[in-house]
Amino acid sequence: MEEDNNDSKPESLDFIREIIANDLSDGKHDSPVTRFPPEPNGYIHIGHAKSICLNFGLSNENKGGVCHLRFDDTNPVKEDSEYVESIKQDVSWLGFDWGENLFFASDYFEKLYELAQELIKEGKAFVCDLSFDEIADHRGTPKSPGKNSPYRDRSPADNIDLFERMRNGEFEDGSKVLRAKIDMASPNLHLRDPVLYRIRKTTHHRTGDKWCIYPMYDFTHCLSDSIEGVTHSLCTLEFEVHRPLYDWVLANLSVECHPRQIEFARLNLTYTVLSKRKLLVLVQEGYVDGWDDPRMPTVSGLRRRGFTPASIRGFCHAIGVTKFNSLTDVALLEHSLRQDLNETVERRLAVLHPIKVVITNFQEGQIEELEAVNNPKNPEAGTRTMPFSREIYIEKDDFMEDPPKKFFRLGPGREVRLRFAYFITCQEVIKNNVGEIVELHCTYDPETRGGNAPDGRKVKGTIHWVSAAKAFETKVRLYDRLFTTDDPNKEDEGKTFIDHINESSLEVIADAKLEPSLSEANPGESFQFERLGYFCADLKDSEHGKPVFNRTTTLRDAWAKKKNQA
RNA sequence: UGUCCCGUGGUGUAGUGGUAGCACAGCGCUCUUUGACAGCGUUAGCCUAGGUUCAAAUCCUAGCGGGACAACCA
Repeated sequence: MEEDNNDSKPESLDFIREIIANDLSDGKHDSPVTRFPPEPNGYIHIGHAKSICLNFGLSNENKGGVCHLRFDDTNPVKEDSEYVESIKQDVSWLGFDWGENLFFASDYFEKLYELAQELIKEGKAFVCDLSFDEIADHRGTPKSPGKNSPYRDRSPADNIDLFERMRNGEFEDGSKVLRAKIDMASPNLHLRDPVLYRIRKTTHHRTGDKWCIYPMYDFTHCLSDSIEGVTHSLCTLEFEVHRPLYDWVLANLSVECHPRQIEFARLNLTYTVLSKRKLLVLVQEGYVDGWDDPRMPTVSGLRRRGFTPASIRGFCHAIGVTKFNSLTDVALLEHSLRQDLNETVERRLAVLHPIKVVITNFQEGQIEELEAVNNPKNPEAGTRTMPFSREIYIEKDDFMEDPPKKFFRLGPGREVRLRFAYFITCQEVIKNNVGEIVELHCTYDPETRGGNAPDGRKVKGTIHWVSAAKAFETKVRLYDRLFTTDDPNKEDEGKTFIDHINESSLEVIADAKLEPSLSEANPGESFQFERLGYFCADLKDSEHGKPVFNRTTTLRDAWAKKKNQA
């Protein structure tokens, strides 16, 4: 009988962790070496975060494990060091540390060149003069075999010479490539004499003009993994068909380390797109204000929106790792966010859509300081004071002239509690000459200071408020999902993702009324505006003493649901 | 008319021949100085058909469905 019977059962491992655990217990490896291998050609997004959490998570949770950050920078026409900096920032913001293990595939170019020569000498690679179109033509189709290149049988000596002259810049872009000699009849297209090197007379962001030939992904990636001693090379499902080539390259070269490639499903999220191409369209065509627009699923966008690293890590843990295509409900991400913010963030009061309330029996010009709790989840967060005055703002939605029975807020003759303040009763509704409500006249009960009635009477509703005299006015942006459909990638009836863009994904409130302490918020600082949602002082547009707030997400709202049901 | 991968509640997942579990979402209730949080309850699932077995989500076969693959991209 085990004595640990009150232990909760061990958390089950996903299939990748299971493979690694087995490799460790079998003694195949002492500790795992993984890598996150972005191409520096764009900003990383929540889908990359899944991969980052997997790869770095694996190194963190195994003794002696390491995870490399390696840039797959083999295509100079698309890449830029601007992207390497942003990716480094994002990975470390997410909470991961690559230590000394920062690498670039471009650092291996010389070694890769030597290995290519080795392949040529073995008669396993050749220089091909076919044009781009001819190569495509010779490749065949998934259902029919390809044809051999007429240059396939060049001698190793000729190939060595030609390859060197390619390197020396003697040939024009596109005039020659180096190809592996495998099998033009293979059912796997990637094995039909794949291109290994192409000529690109383009300046590389790191190697400058030193090279004019650049290795392809399939040649570079496996060898970079091997050079770095990676044990498990984790990638997304679309690379599954590349695995035979990954293994072929390593098996046909004199390298001692042969990592195991394992594929998992990439993340898909409802109400957004996660392809670099589509994200780029959103940015370039001005649908958003840049890669870090708070509506973007990029790590920089999420950061500006107010997501926390912990919430993203928690989400990545919750979704798991599998091999089947899925579409994860963004509600899961939001849940992870609220869970984190609810525990950690201080509360404040803010009125977004104000209506003025005059407390007729409160002395004119008087300001009273009331104490408010900063975080009911965390007593150590302490309290603050809020100024209370004769004129205050409350939320438009918190008043109804003709309220239904289930409406707990303010209405003519009704009494509610002002959060941390007093009970007030609505005595009079003031309208302008077109019949719009402009002001409410209420009376307060001085006995209820702090929010409790000595006579024990209860009120059903508590609403938030801000002193009109002392309000801090600033810009608040309310963000909503970027697309109106849960799967904007689905191209039904000739529609593209652009046709599903949510026209009202951004509402700007120019002068919201916030409690005064909020004027001191630091950029990046998050708060819960009670009863409204979580808000974050914008990293870019905030000025000292005048932060601009972004709504990160709303609170769950049972009343809104009830209202919609009716 | 190819090859490969994959099918568990609405969604994301667990299960490794022996009671289908968790989370999110939904619904209902309780609590509440946030209609939040929290707590409780509840709806709902093994793609189909055969086979092996005392016993199948799990093993086998076939079908059906989804996905990937024909950049000198990664």
